[in-house]
Amino acid sequence: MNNYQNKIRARFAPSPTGYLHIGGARTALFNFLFTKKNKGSFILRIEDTDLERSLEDSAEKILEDLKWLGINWDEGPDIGGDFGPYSQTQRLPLYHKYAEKLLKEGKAYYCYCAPEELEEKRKSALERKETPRYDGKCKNLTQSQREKLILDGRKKALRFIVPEKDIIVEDLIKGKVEFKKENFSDFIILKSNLTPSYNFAVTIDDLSMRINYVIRGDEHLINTPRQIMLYEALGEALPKFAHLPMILAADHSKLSKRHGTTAVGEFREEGFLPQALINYIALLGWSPSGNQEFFSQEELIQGFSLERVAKNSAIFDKEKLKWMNNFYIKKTLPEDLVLQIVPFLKKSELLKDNYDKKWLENLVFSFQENLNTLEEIVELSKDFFKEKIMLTPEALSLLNEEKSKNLLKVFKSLIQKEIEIIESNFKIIINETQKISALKGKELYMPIRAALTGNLHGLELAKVFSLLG
RNA sequence: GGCCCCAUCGUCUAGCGGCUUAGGACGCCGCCCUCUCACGGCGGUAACGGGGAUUCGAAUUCCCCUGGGGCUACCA
Repeated sequence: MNNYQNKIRARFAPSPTGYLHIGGARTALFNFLFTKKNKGSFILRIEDTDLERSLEDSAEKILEDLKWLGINWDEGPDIGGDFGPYSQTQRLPLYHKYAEKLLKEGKAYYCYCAPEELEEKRKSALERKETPRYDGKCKNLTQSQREKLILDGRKKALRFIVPEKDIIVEDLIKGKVEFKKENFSDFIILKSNLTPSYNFAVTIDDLSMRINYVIRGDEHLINTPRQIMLYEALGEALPKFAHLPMILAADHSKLSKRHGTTAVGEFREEGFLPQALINYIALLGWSPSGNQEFFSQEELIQGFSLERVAKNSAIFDKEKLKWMNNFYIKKTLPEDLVLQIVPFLKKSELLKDNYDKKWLENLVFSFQENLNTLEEIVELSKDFFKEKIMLTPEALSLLNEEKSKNLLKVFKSLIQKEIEIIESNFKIIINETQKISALKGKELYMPIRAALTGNLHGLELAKVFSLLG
């Protein structure tokens, strides 16, 4: 086995209840960057204990999205590792082993309370404006009481006995966070269906996988004291904790489906490049020491540190993402870009299977700097796929002017002579047209543009010319 | 309700007691380039939530208020 003791080990542990969203991706990224920066191991673990909520192919999709983003792991469910298995449903015996240990040492007890009964108590506590706490009803049951409950058909769950002391979380990002003992009551570690509760499973997994840095979302800070209690009860050393600020929607609420695109897969479908997405989310909560905006993965790894992670939550701004995406699209080699764009054009049914490769390259190249997303090629270029053009009212009125008609006559006669319709020849023709018609600037170009595209706006005319062929 | 976290331009953020007339980026606006739209270049707009305290000096430290967020399960 490796010398894991002195190596940093951090993990990303998504639950397969949906697709990878932007917040999860950022958590994964920071774990990844942190481990790579420190020559440690990045571990991927699937938290699928809640069978009811786990979705069939969700875990696979998450893995796929992470790979697409270029976030690779050293150990995980698909590639294995020294501390497997890497999904919780396969680790059940392990949880039972530790649960038994706690039970034997008198640090846990069976609880026979019915869920409805507990729910009732919680409600009434809330009504009395008190913090709901388990009352310890089953803590000191006698043997005969226990037997009776079992005979009644009551199911049992295992509760952990919370120690009577305050817990201080030393968070690498938030600093010292103190929790008073009054806030805790004996909590379930093994559910009546014999699966572990979240806090228990996480703790057992993290300690058995020798995770020494737990970097996760802010929403877990509140869980941390319970996990610390478990570590201590089991006599295990604590990992370091770092809680990342959350990513919120523009209305300051938790990012969710109703806020539009939030899943990594959706961004991919809209034509965002993984480099852009990575670069953008890296800057959500983390900031470099200088003014640099664009980072390669290697630069992110080199520059990353938890000290430079912000405490406050960030709001997701798609406009800035688009700007960044545009930058990466412009940086992409044209021939590579064509490959990436073909699926978008095919999906929109503009592009048939037997397309002219040269022409398509020309098209993509012409629009490259205009694209914020790959998908935008569809809207921008659709007219070039059509036989007929639609005239906008402005274009129509311009074409009806006497000047325009004369100009176009000249232009038309010239292009009929010209053999090759390529960009460089456009200049020759336009110069010639200019000489004959004695028009220049707007008066020269606009009527031609209107006649060629039916619109007064668009691509550089020389490019339009070559694309129309 | 209780507990916890957070607070600099609309947004992402720099700032870790004097270097700050608060810096950069997106957005927005203007100018230049230009046949138009973009791209690009240049410039502009815009912020330390409020109140105390500490200090010679506070965006930076402390307290209170306010605001936002999270958690409050036999969900993860």
